[in-house]
Amino acid sequence: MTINWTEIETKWRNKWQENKDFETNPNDKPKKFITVAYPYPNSPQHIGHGRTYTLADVHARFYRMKGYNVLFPMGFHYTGTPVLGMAKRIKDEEKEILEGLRNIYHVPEDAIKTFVDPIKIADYFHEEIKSGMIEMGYSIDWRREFTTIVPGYQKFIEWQITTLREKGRIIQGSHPVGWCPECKNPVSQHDTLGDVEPKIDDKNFLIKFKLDDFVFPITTLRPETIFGITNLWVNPNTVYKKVTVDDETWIVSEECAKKIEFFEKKVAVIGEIPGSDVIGKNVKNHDGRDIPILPADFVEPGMGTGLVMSVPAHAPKDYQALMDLKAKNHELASKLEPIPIIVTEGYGSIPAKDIVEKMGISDQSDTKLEDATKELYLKEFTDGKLNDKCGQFNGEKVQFGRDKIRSWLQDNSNLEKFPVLEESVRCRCGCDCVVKVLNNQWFLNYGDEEWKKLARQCLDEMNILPSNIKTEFIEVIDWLHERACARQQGLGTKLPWDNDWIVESLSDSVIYMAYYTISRFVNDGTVTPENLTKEFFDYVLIDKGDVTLVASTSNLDENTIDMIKKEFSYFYPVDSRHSGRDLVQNHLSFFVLNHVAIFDKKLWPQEIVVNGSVMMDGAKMSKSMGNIIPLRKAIQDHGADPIRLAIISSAELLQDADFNMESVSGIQSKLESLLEECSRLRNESVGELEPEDKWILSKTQSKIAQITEAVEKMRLREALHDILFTFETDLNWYQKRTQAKSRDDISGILHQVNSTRVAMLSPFAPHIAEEMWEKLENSDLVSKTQWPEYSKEQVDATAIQAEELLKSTIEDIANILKVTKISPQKIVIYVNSDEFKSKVYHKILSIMVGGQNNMGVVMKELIADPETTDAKKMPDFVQKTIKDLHSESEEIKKMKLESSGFNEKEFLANELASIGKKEFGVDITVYSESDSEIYDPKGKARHARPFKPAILIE
RNA sequence: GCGGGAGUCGCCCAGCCUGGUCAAAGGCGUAGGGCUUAGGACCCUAUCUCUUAGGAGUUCGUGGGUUCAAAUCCCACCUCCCGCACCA
Repeated sequence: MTINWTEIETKWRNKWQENKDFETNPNDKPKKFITVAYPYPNSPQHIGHGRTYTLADVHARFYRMKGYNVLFPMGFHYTGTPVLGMAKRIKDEEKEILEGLRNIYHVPEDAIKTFVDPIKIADYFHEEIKSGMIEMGYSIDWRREFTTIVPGYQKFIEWQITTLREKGRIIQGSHPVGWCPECKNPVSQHDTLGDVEPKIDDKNFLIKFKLDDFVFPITTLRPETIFGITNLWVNPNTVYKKVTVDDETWIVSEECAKKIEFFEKKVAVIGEIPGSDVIGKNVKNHDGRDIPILPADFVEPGMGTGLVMSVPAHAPKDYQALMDLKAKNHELASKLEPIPIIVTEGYGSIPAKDIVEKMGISDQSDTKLEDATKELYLKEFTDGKLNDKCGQFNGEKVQFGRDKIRSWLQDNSNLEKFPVLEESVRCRCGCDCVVKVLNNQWFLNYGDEEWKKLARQCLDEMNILPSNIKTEFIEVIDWLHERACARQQGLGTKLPWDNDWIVESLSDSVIYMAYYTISRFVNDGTVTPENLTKEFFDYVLIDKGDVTLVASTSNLDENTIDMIKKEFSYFYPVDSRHSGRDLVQNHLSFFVLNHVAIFDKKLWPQEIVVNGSVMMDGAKMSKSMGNIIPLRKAIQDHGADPIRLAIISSAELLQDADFNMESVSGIQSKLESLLEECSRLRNESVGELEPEDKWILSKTQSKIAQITEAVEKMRLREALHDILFTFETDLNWYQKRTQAKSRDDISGILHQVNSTRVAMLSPFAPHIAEEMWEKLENSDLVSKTQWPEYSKEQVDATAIQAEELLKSTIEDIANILKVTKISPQKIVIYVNSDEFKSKVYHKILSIMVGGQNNMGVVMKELIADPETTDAKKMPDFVQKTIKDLHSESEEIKKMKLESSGFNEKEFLANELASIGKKEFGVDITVYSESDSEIYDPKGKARHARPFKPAILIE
């Protein structure tokens, strides 16, 4: 049967929509509030995006069937900068992006024309993504939809950020960013030529030396070397600038003067001074020592401040420059000697000298100096120790002492940050980027210990799936520090108290789930954005103030306000938050932090579910690889349900899923044959149950238990696998058994089993499950039936172990045939009938179910019991029995223990003949070991053990 | 550097949390058979080594340890992947 997926899926989607099945209002039932990170609409969604939503939808559908009132809403995150960049590039008619839109995303030309407006881009992909979600059958309550730039949402964000500020969670400070001096804007990866990320080295510092009223600042990565400084180097051929910086006057190169303009300082160039003019003068060190200024050609004005400090004992370049001057009998230089401050194994007292001599360097123009510098720096960093010249830092390892010296200098205001770009970056406009220090930046103070403590407490009490990612969350919380929560461009909400700033896009998406309980009323006109005052949110969300006051400030009547408050209280807290693994470090952690900052403990989130990403045929999906499959295209080609199942079955939760089309077609044919089977089965009445009937019904029960547990823990791959395939294994055996007995009365049983199966399939493949349900002639919709409930009463322990005995006996026969390669004429089975053996067997069983497996201990316990004390005469039997039982599951062992009255001979005599004839083509005779008319020419019968009959094949 | 994760029988990949059900699921590949005019698709069987009685041996990155028992727990090592922020 070939399925027309589109037809079937449309049919059922329409039905759900007509019934308003997924529109959720508060009622008497227990609720589940399940949310997923809303999408950023700057491209259509592909299969990878589909994963998180699909998993969450299965979760939602499952709980709905379990009897919960499930709220599963969706919004769209317009906030941020990427669409801005896109719009600009489209305006500039950049070929690459236009071709991408046309050829990969198939956006119509009419739409592309409007894309010079960033909001039009978001609107277009918003609709595109939403259509895809509907086509995937996601059970979303669309009445609550919003985008993050609608007035109501902005009111909510204003309240959120104000509340955080009131609670002291927001602080102000400065922060370096990559900056384009031409566009006067921060640059992110999207804004640079070649999409390089502007990386800022924030560990670069500047040390100040003083000469009268002038400051000679010098940048260095090795602040510890100030203890070994002998002189400064200045390029005699460079003209330096005199620059006022706040209340100091600095001498720096012209290039440096330009850089510091972008720092958070008042900067003005007030004059210049040739390098040659300062040579020979002395500057003051941090400890007041005189440091002479000497000339050096290697000093590059573009590097740092254009001034260099000289540490000849540890810097090969400095050493060589000093030697060169000494060779020319430079007067000042001749008085200077290197000051060693670091002791490193393998080097003498002046390491720079050693390495210069070792490498055969002759003067400062030698290119080998670069290598010498690198080698020595690394060696001293990893192995070096500071010596007694370093005062209080004597004996410290360089790698630890450096940070201490840095903060010591900073405390004494001899040190300032001098952030630089790690690699030079160019803006899309072609201009070279610089580092700009943004002053008065607003930060969320995630570094605060008190706050972290609350977050840890929340994590601790939360259910995190899969549980092993919890450690990662804890690490992230430990590591987080202040994070900028505002930026100067992009779509979003303005900071209420500082309109120059827009709330940054990760910070306006942390507690918005609360807004889903309000957006419904905004969307249907019950309230307007103007009604959403601070007092309103205070009262509804954090139970602050009273309704009369709120009514007066918000212009709403008290009933409406309390209705909304009730709705919020009913649905909050969030019961499950689904998201991709890439959001653990930011969104999900912020989600936790912001909730604990704003809400009472009883409203803290209950669960986080994290899933891995999706690979395409083993490779990462990317536009440049051209292996992106838009979700809607995939639905068109293969049907939504097969895509859903392929996504789920390709990997367990946290693993990266490898998606491929073969698995989709495999699933398609599986579903096709299941549908076909469902069309055939009739709900006929079931007569007297045969052993195999009891068995398959019992097995169905244990499947229910297994699958339910797996879904609850979001091990959906496992659950789906059980529903689709493991069930099949059991059904195959059942089929074999009933065929061997030529039965034609099994349709009712199969109908029962497959109805259970289809019900459990329904959250995974909702459309086709409805179709199957209909074909099975069951009433109502499968999505509205109860999830199958495990019932212990319906498990027949005897039936299960009987069937296991049958299987293992057949397996044994097959095994013997395989090894001996004989073609059987006659098969004889001898069943144990020795009561003492049975007694010992059960005793051993009970000992082993108690957890004991040791032969010695088992034997001791047997002997201790007067009933079984003779077991010591047959250690061989005991040992073999233990071994038999070892290879049985705990479940089976328990069942065997429960049903001790099972008659092996009777069962095998009745059941083995038919299936045995079918399998081996010969008649099988069953004897009891003690039968008087036994046929036992080879004396096999005495080898029979309980559940392990002896076998004779001729 | 800091942090997270992975290494399984030709390949992909499950099992590890909760030790015994593990020579280890499933898929691919390979071999044989069925079906077919043939091929494809599909179905069945086999697929670590040895074995003419249901058995034995050696395997889960490497080396140790704990235990009656280790793919699974602990320690060390080797190799590989990923994230490190103002960006959604």
